[in-house]
Amino acid sequence: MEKTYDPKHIEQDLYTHWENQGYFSPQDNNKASYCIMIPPPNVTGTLHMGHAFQDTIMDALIRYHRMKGNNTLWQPGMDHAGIATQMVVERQLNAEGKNRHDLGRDKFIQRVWDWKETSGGQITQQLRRLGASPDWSRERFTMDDGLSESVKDVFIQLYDEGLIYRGKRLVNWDPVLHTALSDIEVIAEEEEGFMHHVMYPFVEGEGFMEIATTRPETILADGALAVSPNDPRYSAFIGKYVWVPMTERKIPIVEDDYVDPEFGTGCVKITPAHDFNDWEVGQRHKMEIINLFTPSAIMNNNAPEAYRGMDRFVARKKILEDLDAAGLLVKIEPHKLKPPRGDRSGEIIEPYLTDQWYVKVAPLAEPAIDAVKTGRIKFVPDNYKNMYFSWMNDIQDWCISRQLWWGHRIPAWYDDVNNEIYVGKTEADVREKHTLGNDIILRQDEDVLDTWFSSALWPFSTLGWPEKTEALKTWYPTNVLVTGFDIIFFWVARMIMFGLKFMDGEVPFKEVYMHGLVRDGDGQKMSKSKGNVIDPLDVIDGITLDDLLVKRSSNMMQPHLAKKIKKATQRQFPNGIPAYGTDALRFTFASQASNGRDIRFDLQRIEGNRNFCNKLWNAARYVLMQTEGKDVGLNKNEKIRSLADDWILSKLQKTTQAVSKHFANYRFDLAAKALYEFTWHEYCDWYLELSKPILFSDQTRDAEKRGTRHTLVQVFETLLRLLHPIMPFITEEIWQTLKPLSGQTGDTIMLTPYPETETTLINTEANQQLEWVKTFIIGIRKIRAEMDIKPSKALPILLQNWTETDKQHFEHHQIFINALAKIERADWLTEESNAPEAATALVGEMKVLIPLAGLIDKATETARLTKAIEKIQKGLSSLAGRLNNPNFTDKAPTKVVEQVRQQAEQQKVALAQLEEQLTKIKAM
RNA sequence: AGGCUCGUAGCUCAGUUGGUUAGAGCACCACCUUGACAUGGUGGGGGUCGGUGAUUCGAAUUCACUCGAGCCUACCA
Repeated sequence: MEKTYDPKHIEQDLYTHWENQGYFSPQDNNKASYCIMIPPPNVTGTLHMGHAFQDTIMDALIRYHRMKGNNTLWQPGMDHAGIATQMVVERQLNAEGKNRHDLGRDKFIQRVWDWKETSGGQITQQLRRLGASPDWSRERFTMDDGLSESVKDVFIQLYDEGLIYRGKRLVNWDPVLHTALSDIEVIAEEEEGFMHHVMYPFVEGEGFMEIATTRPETILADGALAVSPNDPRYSAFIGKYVWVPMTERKIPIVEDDYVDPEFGTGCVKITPAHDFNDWEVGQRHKMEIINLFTPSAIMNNNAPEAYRGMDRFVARKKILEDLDAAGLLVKIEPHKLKPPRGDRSGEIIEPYLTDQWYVKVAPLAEPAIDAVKTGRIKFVPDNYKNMYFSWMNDIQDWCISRQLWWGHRIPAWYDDVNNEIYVGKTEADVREKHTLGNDIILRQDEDVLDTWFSSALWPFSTLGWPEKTEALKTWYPTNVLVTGFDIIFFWVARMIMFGLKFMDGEVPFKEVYMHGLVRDGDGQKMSKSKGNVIDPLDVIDGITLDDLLVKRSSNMMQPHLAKKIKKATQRQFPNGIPAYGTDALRFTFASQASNGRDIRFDLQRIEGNRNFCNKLWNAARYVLMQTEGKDVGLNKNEKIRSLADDWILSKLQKTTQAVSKHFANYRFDLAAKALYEFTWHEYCDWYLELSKPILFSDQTRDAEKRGTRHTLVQVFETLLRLLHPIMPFITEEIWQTLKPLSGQTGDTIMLTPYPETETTLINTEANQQLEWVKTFIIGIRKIRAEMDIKPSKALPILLQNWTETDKQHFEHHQIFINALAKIERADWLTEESNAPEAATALVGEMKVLIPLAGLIDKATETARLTKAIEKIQKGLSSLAGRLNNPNFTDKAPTKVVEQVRQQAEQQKVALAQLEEQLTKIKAM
């Protein structure tokens, strides 16, 4: 093995080997199954920190259960990302001076498929770099044949049951992408804008009604003015008419509860075709509905001639000028508003009147709510269910049609002559089903379905539904969904609804683990436009500052931010990012994954965990050096275990127990912590050091050496298996080297059983004794450090106030103490004998004395003792305070009182010892 | 407006059903190239747990109020 750990040299080859060997496929159909569906990443997507975090968690769970012996499937795949993918290919066409209409639908779709084959799905390659172990042989794509069939089946069934319908109503319309969007694809964030106050003249008599609006251009399509029914200012005007400014139209003044008399002027213009609320009001009052816009949000022929052909924002300017000129513009005030923007295009969305397909969700939502209420689906952390309920209880119908070409085309045909809609798998099916002769011309709906419609089927469509496949039987319902809370409505809720509907009331997953967001070092959300994203591969492979700057400033959506981004990057990564390797990154993610909290990306934490890898690596080197070519006790030769052996075996069991518990609770942070603590502070800091005197000394017997070598290897090999789900590469690499010494015979650590706790090895006695040894050693080390005594200097020690047990412990374990505390010799003082001037350490009630002669400064020891005494006194006074309080002794459980009493006793003795020593030293 | 989360050492975070003197990693200080590891070893300094109040023998932990940060949902004419 190399002297230092270098992830670059090991990771990629191991991964290729694993994949080629088919280790990622389910192993044994007779075992209990375990299944996770990957949230299908977007086919246009590339790996970001959020994926890396999420995939680390899923892979850890998968590897853990695979090693536990479950018949484990991690189902990979991607979704076709309708809008995003179409945009990518359209951009390419634009660059060639063409658009999709030049190609026509079929050729365009072919072009998208070509793009998908050559450039799509980069992310699956990147996933491999993370060590992810899904069954690639089962990879699915939402647009592949099988999944497309499922989509049709679902659509047809829902239509037949009346749960899918076609309707003309307002939708969120993206005037740039020319498609409808569902509510959750629209983002409303606060922006600076204006409130315009406009007067509408009365048709009869003098005077005006004043309204306030943020969208003056829609005045042209007003259907009424509305006031609150109980507003005394306006009650006299209800039923009267006003002129719509800049038009020849008269509209009534109506009363409606929708109006808040406190807001603005208390009088609202109602524009049914261009506002969702106004639409409702319009329906109630049967108003004229005027649509002003073309699909590109350009004024159409319904607008007065002066405005026709103008973009909506140009028209706004123009109408404001005209209103002003007509003396109808009262004032314009700055106003904060939240314009709805499309999450893909970033354009302001228009409420727009079109024909669309909808899913009637209320009937589907009911059982979906119930599944969570009754605990058949559990959210982790639990509180996310509130979010789920609040949305599900007030769910809106889902607009599923999209005016795109890339996607699942809606399986509906129109007979324009008879104005009929037929839904079926193919045109032929439809004709047969409805006995339509060839003389009837059918036209298929031009639109495609929302990508999330197919994603909602993911947990069962990937397993072969609607066929009743073996895979479905084996892995549905899946065990856990690992995802971010941001798609709880987009995806999680819809999978639950469709799963219950189409899988005979069976939930798609039993648990939903919600992880937090990965933020940058300043706690900012990472986003491409902010230029603060980090490519996980750059953390794995490293990147120079210059390259990082180039990467972050190319392809920017807002070039004016370039300077700011450059500065922030230079501040956060003055030296770029060193190559930390996948295992360090994964371990860091795991150690941050607590209770769904957001995590901050912190290079120093990754560095610490890279060092942890190095520690593990070097421990392996030590183990190898001590065992390679030697008798490691795999034969029948006698083995004697030392105290250290018993102790580390016991600690190992505790660690195994803890890790299992934490995996079960999705507390990867605690699992990682337990493993770190054991590896570094128990195995390396103590056990390896304690093994040295046994292995290096000529005083110890072969059987003892053999016992220690055996423990050394066995514990380490077990540790590797414990760590493997989190750090797959380094553990496999070392494991392969260690395999012959450990007696393991498997081909790979990833298919070797996960360690189980062996309760018989939990050894309280050994633990207590080793604690005694540690206290002894630490006591002497402290004196050395504080007295500036070189570690190389062997010390004579004196023992005072000891018990027979102390003496026995010392005699049995002297070999450890000698080696780790470097003792020259030890003298056991009787009660009568006088000790010389010495520095003191306590082991229980026993005093360990190091004579000062020539080594130690009296003043330093005095100060040291004083400090120790003060510390104990402080603790003691708090303990005594409680014991002297009758309320405490009467009311607290006796167990606690007893504990405190004992504690106080011990402290008193220790205090007495130290005080005695202090008096002595002072007197000398 | 309603709901949720968070506020613990300089930084990033743990803290299980309230119970010893509140922990870890990183950073910091001192010493040490000791035969796995300087990506290391040994020892050390550092916080009273956002604030106020309440419950309790006992509160970082429960409750109320409050300040600050963030998120979600709804409304914003």
